[in-house]
Amino acid sequence: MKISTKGRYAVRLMVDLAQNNTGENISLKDVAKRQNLSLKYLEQIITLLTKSGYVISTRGSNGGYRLAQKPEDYTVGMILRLTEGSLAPVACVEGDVNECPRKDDCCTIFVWKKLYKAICDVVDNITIADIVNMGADNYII
Amino acid sequence: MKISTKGRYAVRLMVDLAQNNTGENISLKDVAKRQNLSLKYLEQIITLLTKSGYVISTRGSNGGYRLAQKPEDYTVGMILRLTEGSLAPVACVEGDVNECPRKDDCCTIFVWKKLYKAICDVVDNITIADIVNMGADNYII
DNA sequence: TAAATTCATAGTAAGCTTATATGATATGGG
DNA sequence: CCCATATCATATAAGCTTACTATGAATTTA
Repeated sequence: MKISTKGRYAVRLMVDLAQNNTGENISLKDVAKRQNLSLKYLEQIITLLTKSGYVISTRGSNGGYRLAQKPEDYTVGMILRLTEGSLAPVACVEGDVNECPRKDDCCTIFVWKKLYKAICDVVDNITIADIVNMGADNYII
Repeated sequence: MKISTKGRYAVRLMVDLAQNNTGENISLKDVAKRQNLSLKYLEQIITLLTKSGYVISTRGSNGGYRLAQKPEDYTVGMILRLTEGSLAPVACVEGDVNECPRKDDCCTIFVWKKLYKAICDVVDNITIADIVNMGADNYII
């Protein structure tokens, strides 16, 4: 039940792009420096974000990345699903794709469905803008 | 963000012991047959449950297992924590053990804390008794 | 003593995680 | 045209986790 570094770094990456947006391209090198993360690893992660259109890339000198839309248009859930895959805690509750043959007499499936819903309720209701606007010290859980 | 088979099987195991309780020992062989799971794998899993006192074991012929307490005394959370380890989605939110040096200027930590709380709210409020009482077909999410 | 059971430990194939390494490709500025 | 600076594309790899299987010892009842 862990979120991998890939998913966490992807969120930090998006937040960094939002925080440092000046309208110009932001180089991944700068992001890596600010976030203290491996550039090469971030390159792999941002590939996912660009290919799905969340981030716009510009090659060459003075190239870099920018968010395609506003920070409030991206939820944490969108980013995690892209990098982590499905957020379903067990395969048998993610739609009809991985239906379990025991589904009809499985009495535990409702537990996993409830858990899945709780997870989605959190990650689908926090946006990158929410994270940016959240001061470092003044949040209350 | 997946719950492993170990955790899921442990829950099914506990539910099976609750459902088939007659006051006598229940052999793991029977559980494995009913649940269609590997006996040897279940042996490893139930070791965790016996060592922490959730299940009482009796060796020898006519030996087997019984729940130490009533089904309503065991939450899904208790069982999952035992088998899966911490349910924290990231290490830095599980108490003070794995504190992150970036903690004070990390703006994403509140996301993981909120997620952690949502997960706990679900698993700590469903007991084995709830699962047993939940008919196979008549639950509503 | 034999059968049935739990208990203990070791092994293992496959896949995932978390990167690092190498180099190709594209762009702007001098 | 050349060079520095970027992104883009693959390959590699150590270490860990998952999901078991295997072997056999210890215990208890009939």
